[in-house]
Amino acid sequence: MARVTIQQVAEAAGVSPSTVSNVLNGRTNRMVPATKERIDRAIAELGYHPNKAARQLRTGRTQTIGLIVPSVGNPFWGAFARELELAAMTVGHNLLLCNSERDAERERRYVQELWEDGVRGIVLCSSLPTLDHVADIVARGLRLVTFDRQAQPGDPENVISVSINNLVGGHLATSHLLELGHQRVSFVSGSLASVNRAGRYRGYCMALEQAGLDPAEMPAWTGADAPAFGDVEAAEVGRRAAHALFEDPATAPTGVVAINDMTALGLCRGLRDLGLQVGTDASIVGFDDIVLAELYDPPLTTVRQPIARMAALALEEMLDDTGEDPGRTVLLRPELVVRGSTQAPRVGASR
Amino acid sequence: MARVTIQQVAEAAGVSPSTVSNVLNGRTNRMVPATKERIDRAIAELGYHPNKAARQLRTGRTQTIGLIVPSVGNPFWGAFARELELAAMTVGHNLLLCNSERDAERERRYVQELWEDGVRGIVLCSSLPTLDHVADIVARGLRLVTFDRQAQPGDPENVISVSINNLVGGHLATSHLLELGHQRVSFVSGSLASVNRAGRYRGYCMALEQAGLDPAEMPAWTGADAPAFGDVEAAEVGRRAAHALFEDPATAPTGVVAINDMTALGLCRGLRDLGLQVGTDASIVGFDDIVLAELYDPPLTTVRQPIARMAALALEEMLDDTGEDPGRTVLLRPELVVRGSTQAPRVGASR
DNA sequence: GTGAAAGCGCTAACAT
DNA sequence: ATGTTAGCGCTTTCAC
Repeated sequence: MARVTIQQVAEAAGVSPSTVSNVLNGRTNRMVPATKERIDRAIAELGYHPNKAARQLRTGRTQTIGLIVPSVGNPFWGAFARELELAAMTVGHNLLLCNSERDAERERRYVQELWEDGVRGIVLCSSLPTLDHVADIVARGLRLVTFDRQAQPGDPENVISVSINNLVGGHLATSHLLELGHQRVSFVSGSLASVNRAGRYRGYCMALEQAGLDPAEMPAWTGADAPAFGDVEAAEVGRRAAHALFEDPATAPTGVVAINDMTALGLCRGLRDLGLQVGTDASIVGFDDIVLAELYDPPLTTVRQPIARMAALALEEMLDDTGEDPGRTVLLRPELVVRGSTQAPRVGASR
Repeated sequence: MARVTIQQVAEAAGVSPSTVSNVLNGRTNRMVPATKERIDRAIAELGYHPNKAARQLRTGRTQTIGLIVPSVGNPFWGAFARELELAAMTVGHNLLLCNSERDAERERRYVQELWEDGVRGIVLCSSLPTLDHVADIVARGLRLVTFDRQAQPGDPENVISVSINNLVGGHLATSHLLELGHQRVSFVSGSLASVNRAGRYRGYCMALEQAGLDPAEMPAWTGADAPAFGDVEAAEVGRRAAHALFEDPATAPTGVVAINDMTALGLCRGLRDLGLQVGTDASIVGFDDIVLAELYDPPLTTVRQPIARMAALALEEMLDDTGEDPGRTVLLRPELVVRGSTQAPRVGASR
């Protein structure tokens, strides 16, 4: 129980604490090898481990980074959290996990608290359209990387963003359906009031326009009337959308672009409730490529986010101390993964 | 950027740091109200927040707890992490997240590191049969709660366990199949070398025996020859099992108990690869009741773990300072959720 | 009812 | 090449 201190190590090795400290911090260049060896031995024998609180108090630095996600219960965020923690571990950093539950006030409180804890930086997976709620903390020096939220006008200047190119992603998903021959499509999302969602939707509209179709005639289903859904409940959004859109065969689309895989899976489930077959009766495209997309029956066509790469990148950008390109945004290119949930529409199904 | 200290607050309020500290720590009983008010105002005006590192160095206490899961990428662990973080937040605690990837050495390193960081305690979701690798740290005073791992002979005395009753769960799943009329069943898992898995398997065997069946004739499929799978890849275990078990219709079971939902979903996928229909051609029972179980097609019959309750309990037990019942185990009762993936076997399908 | 003083364990000038 | 020293910001006896 009694923790061994640097002082005890110093005594055991017959040196001063500062020399031990030098060893601990790699300042070992002009040190007599025998001394270093004695110290190393003492450290090992006593089972000494530096006290991080003391170190942090003294240096003002930590090896801890904060991660704020909407909800780790969502497989996409779970996978991201895992990759980020893995990457952080390899460079000796810890991860403090926070679930914002898509609540601005919680998000703000977490950012504040992590900042007070002295974290090295924060990876914020925010769904919010502005960063006003954390701007003052960023101004005070917080190192912030936003994930899946391209930098916006009005954002603090030195916030780094790592994201997929949602515009391209939305376009990819939509033109895939159009190329299969779908003429009546829809875009299903919860609220569109988040940067990434808006981006995907713009990609959808752009693809329609390029095909000579009018987005106004195939608007997004945002479940505006529905209560606000949590993240894990994204699937419920999809299920409701399925009922709303497909109840009337006369107006039902033949293909749907879903805002993410959970929603897509909910859509599939809703279609099944209605006795419709995914793939043959209606095509569904997801977004993210979570593990379950491939497992589903039928396997889900989706826009893949290279999650491991993005996590590594987010960390790298956060830890980058060159001071170059403050406020930069890195957008990765998404990739369409075609599986069984999308097929050509039935003959006669499109008008 | 320049942090405001207790000293500055004291000066602003015209008192000494110790008095401010007293206010901070609620020792305000015999204090003149006017003083407290002046201090409160100073704190608010300066935007003061205590430095946690300094506080921790002084007191030796933290508000941080460690969580070690096999992988938050797995929806079950993601959901658990979320619930634990939510519960922790409500009592003012933070969560440090670690992924062991089911690796004993990593697990040990994490426990060690969290201990050195001075965490309040650790919730360990370990798959390992013994706790030998962390016993010395527990002996030095670490407050450890193991989750989903009932206390075992040889465990350190003061380790608290919170878990589902896996024996009952495995029995529940199996007798459900038997009651439907299945006579040829199987148990699909990765390695059984973990406490929870062994428990579920014993429940399976017990149910068989009670039905007059011989477990030796319907052994577990553990994919012993397969490479070790990570947690997210649990589905792959299921898929392989499907191919191995169902390739030959003459020996194929009519019902399968899967070690968890991810594996069950993989099984479903594998059956589909073989052109078999889940539910009608073969019944599958999962374990956990992750969100996707209900979304799947067909929806998965499964043994539900009351995750939110268990997370709250794990935290409560960890924070409990009455010193009563050291080394206690709390086992919650699982609940069978019957859905479409289990049906009576086809007539003639069972022999 | 409030303040003075000591020190938690560590690091980094600076001195030798 | 190593040691001395002075805190980092906070809490907590112990005086007054």
